[in-house]
Amino acid sequence: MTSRPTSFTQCVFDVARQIPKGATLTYAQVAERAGRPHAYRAVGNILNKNYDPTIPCHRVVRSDGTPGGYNRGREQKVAILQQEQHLGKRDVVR
DNA sequence: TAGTTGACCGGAA
DNA sequence: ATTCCGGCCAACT
Repeated sequence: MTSRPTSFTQCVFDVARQIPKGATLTYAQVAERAGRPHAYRAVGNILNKNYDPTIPCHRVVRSDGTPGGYNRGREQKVAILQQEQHLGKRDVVR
């Protein structure tokens, strides 16, 4: 396929989907896993337009630790993050 | 085809 | 501390 749906984009989604709950990766980390450690810019653009409800893209944050952006709203993103972290904590033990 | 945009990053003023 | 600039990559117009 000369014009595949950009495997990089697919990889980004795949990576995001593999992120365990409570874990937060930076755009740079996701880009690195996707095969383009320098495409952190593209990662943001891809997730921005191709947001999927099946993909926990809310686990992707900026290097500063700031949530960044979210199609649903940064509040929701932070809330989910805290919720998942909290849940993951009790899921590890207990 | 070329130019602009964007949920970024890092450094400099 | 905040604001601005340049660089990087993919998608959109």
